[in-house]
Amino acid sequence: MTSQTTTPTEAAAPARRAAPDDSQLGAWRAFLQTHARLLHRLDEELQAAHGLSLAEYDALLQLAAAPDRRLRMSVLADRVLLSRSGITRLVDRLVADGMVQRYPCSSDARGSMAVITAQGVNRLRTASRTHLDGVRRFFLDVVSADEQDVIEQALQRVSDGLVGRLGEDGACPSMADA
Amino acid sequence: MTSQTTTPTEAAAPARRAAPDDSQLGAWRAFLQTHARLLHRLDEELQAAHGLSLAEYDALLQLAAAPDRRLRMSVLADRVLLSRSGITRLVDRLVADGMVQRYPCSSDARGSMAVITAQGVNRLRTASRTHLDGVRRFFLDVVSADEQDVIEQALQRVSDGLVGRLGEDGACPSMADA
DNA sequence: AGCTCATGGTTGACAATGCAACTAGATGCG
DNA sequence: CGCATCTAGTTGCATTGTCAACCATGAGCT
Repeated sequence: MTSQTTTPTEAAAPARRAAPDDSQLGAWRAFLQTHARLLHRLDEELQAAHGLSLAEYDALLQLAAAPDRRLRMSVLADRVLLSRSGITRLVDRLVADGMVQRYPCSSDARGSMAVITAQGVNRLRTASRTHLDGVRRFFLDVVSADEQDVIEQALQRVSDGLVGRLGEDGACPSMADA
Repeated sequence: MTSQTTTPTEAAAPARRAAPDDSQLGAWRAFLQTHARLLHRLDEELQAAHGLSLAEYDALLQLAAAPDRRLRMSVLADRVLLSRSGITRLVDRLVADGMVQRYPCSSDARGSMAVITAQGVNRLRTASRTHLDGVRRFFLDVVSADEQDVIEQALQRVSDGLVGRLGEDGACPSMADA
């Protein structure tokens, strides 16, 4: 198990070291499986209780947390990890449900701002009880504070490593934020 | 470490304790974000290099690992965390690509067995180099062995907690495995 | 100004997936 | 045996998301 801290020899060359052994994939498997199951469950609960998908919830959350309760479409897309077209459609749905309004952007006539409505805020608040309760029950209550620290650190490192290496894809423009 | 195996007080009543504070969600956020980014990346690489989605890869893997290199559709669905219709379609694609064959099940005329072909095994083997390499580079190399241990334990506990509580949903039948 | 090119957002075509309805075979009961 | 019911798998339809093509607008250059 603890053996590969070595990481020797090949820095740049993708000269494959031995493929990870089955026994080394425990954490990886747990990661995948847990995510799938947990997200499925949370989505289900949220959907059942409030007719909101996790993506929609997340979008509302981002908007509510943003200064002025509004965000540029592209920034929102960025935050909820959705493509531009994806966010267009998601916002379409939210608008149709009266939870968001779309404004032309004053400073850049190409852009749109998505603004969460009062109704959207309410809906979000109610939904958040369900959602956060789920997160607590299934995740926070089950993972000790120490474990959470480790998880946060380690996974954050993984995540950072990914955005750093934006090279061959360009799919995740992390550009402007304000 | 695990202080809260208790799960006390509210058996039925969702008597919410305080909603998790923003600062308590660090690990949770990292978990979500990292999963999204990493899976996106791995899928992308696998797709680019071998024209396989992660779901397809996973299915091939499950089949290859199964006794006789074959599985009942429903069992396969279970393992790759897909619905029955989802697995039907995924197998359809694999069959169309010659990586899997479908047989009627001898013991139960209703059933089908999905069997991975030699070609499928080859494809899987090649793809696995790319995939495992990605897992190694982005995850295993970045997360220390100790961290991996913690992650595996903690997340596995979360996952177990979920399947245990199959109550109100029934969406994740964890039934037969062998 | 006028051109060219990059950028923000939307739209069309399409892929993947789930749910519900359906079909065919199993299972249990009278 | 014959019927009711359950189960395995597939199919129709709706949903959600992507990519690529497409405006419209901003930005830089001449």
